[in-house]
Amino acid sequence: MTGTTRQERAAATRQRLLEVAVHQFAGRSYNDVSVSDITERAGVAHGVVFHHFGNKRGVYLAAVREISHRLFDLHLPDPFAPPGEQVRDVLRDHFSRMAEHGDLMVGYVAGSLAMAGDPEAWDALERHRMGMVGWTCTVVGLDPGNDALRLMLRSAGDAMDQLSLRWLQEGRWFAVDDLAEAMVRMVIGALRAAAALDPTLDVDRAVDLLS
Amino acid sequence: MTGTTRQERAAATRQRLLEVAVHQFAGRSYNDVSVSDITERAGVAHGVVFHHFGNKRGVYLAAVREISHRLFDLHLPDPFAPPGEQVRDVLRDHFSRMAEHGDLMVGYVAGSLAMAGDPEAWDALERHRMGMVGWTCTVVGLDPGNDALRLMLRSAGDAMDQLSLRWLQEGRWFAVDDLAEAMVRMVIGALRAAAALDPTLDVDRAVDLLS
Amino acid sequence: MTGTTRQERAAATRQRLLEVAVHQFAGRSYNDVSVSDITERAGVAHGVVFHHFGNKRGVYLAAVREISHRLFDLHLPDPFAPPGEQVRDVLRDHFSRMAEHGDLMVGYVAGSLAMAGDPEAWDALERHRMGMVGWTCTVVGLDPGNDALRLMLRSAGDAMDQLSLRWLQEGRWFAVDDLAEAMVRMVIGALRAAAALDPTLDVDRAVDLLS
Amino acid sequence: MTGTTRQERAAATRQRLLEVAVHQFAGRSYNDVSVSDITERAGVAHGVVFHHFGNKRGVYLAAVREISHRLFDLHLPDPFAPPGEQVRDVLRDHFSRMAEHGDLMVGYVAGSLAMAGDPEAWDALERHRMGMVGWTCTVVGLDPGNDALRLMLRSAGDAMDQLSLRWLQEGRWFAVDDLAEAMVRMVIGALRAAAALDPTLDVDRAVDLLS
DNA sequence: TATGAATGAGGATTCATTCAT
DNA sequence: TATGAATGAATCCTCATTCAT
Repeated sequence: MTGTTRQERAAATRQRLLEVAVHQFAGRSYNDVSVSDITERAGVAHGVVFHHFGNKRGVYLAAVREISHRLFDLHLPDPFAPPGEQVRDVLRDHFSRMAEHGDLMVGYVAGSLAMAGDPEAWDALERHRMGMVGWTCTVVGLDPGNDALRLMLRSAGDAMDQLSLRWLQEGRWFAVDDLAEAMVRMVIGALRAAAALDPTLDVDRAVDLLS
Repeated sequence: MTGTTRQERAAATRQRLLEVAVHQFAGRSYNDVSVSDITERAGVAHGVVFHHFGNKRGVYLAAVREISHRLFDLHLPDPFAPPGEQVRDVLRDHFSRMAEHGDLMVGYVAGSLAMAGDPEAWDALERHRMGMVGWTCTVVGLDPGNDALRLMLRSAGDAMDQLSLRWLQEGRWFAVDDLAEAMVRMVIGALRAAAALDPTLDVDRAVDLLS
Repeated sequence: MTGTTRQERAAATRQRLLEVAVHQFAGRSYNDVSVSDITERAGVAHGVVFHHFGNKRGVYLAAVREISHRLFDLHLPDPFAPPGEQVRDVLRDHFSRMAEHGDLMVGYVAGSLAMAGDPEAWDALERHRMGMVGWTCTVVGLDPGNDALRLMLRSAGDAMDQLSLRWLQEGRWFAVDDLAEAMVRMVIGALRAAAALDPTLDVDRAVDLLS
Repeated sequence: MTGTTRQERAAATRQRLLEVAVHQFAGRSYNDVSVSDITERAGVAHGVVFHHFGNKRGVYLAAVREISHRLFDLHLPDPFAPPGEQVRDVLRDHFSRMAEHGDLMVGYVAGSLAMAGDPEAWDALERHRMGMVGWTCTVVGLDPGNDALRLMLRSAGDAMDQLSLRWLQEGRWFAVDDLAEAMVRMVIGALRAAAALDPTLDVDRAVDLLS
């Protein structure tokens, strides 16, 4: 009983620390967040971070993974819907999630989340984004291994992230559906761009599916 | 003569510091670069930075302005050329400059250049990017004051920046001309996206000018 | 028990720092005492000061308050004794305390204790002195709100402080009782002086009480 | 001609520095005044101080001597006037001078002028004050070598200095003549106090001369 | 598990002083 | 004489990390 209780309490402490860390690291860069910032806000002793996460980098990585999870975990749409609808569904989900977790987006777009020069942090973030690129290729019937395609779609992803942030910061003037539709146009632009880079690439059918 | 020599040497020292600072701040964020990093690499005493720039923020701002200058000073193309050609000219110039100053791009894209929470630093960088947005609108005959248009073109600019960085990091597989052509497609995508956001916006003629 | 021990040791460390700080700041001005001066003499790490007092000003204020406490906490004499005896009692107590804590007097008289331009430090010191002025007025039946009276008695207090210091520095040639008696004469001089400044003031009865 | 001109210009520079130094050191302690504070206000190059005064301590000492001179140079009254009148004359002169050079008094009373731990600075100030003590003894027919007398009169001098400062800071409510008269009462108190310390001392005649 | 006292390296900044011109 | 660039020691402060309790 008491053993279970102790474990539960420990887990709760860890969770509380993680929650605070997520919001701290989302707003400021690695060096600008101190261990004390986290422990004080979590209402625990300074040393607890080192118990649960080993060192500062430990909380940081856990926080980045959590942020990545909350922001970018791929929403899988109905696989039997038409491709254009699936893409729109994913994009709508993205902007909806931004509206919910906008504060977490700041650090990601500002680049400060991967600022510790930390490959693991970068991985945690980038993996999700490249996953979306690959999924998009697949759903519109293009080769996810094509370099030009990946390059341009990834850049379109960056554009979407920055767009999300500006949208949030400037008062969400536009509706989520309209933003998703706008992003479809950007994706089409990216496909055409990829075709400009790689003459062997035929994107006409994919564009048709999205239009 | 002698007086000139002294001033010249002082200016040279300042320039050496600035050059080091430019490369330091381009690669790591404000807090990750120490004053000693700069002075040691420049081979001068610790205090010189404060003599020439007042404080760390001083060198930082000078470095950011210099980086902004080298990366983004708007290349003004032949105003009598057709709009599509002018845009392509500007884009080619951009990628050429990236090839030359790619190392400086890292910090900008990573967001670390404006990471001091410094409005002045942000201004130095953002002013140039928004300038390019406005110029693009004008050259294709659209209203630079339209919100949807500015939002999407600015996002396309972000896409280009990230694209530039990935292009450099992954070995410059593509030719500058092709990248410029690809970006034209992205810009077209951005125009169509803006039209999706704002139904009052007619971008058909602008798209024709770019195609 | 164990918890108590830890707290006790921490308190002991803090006390050791404070004790060193008291003697450092009593002898030299704020800027002339470095944090290292204190920590080295206390045999602790540099950071401990900041742990216990926040910053240098923190130790400084704590030290000034402690000095003020040791030097000037008003000794309250028997309120049923005759006024002249009460005053003499307080004065004797003052000189006795000087004999005990003379080293702390140096900084106070030299003015260096309130030299940080710190209103709080000044308050900690001045409050006690003005308290003694008010008490004196009351005990001899004069209005503690009279400006001329306060001005001259406060000046007499300054004279006493400087007198204390010179007495200590020149070898304590005189007995505490005699010094107290001498100061009574100075106080009488101050009362007469106040009457010279303010013709509405009648100090004859007060002088009688002190003679 | 040019030689003379150069010397004159040098002297003028030195004088300008001294003037600035006087006001800087009068208001803040040694360590709080930087060489740059002085040179910038004087509108000369940083190095000039070291030309004219050798080092910072040099300007400081020159400034203290100048301040001492302006504040305390003994005003010699009519030696044939009655003693009481001579003393009043000197006291009036003191308060008049305070009204004129009050800003210089701040540092002296605060003790910051002698704060460099500098015996020479202390001497420059103390010599004048003790001179006044000796003169007072002489003019009222007492032995300037008597320890108790010197001690108490010197303390009365301190009282006067603090009184001067408070008078200036609180708006000069009282007339110079009244202050002088008040100080005469304090001096009488000091004489009586000295007699309390030293039973061999007879101050009755001196008190009569002052009353 | 949790606490928080203690450590000490590292960083920005100030400033007296030197010296070549 | 005068300049001001350059030096580097000294200072305050922050903070990740350790560890005894």
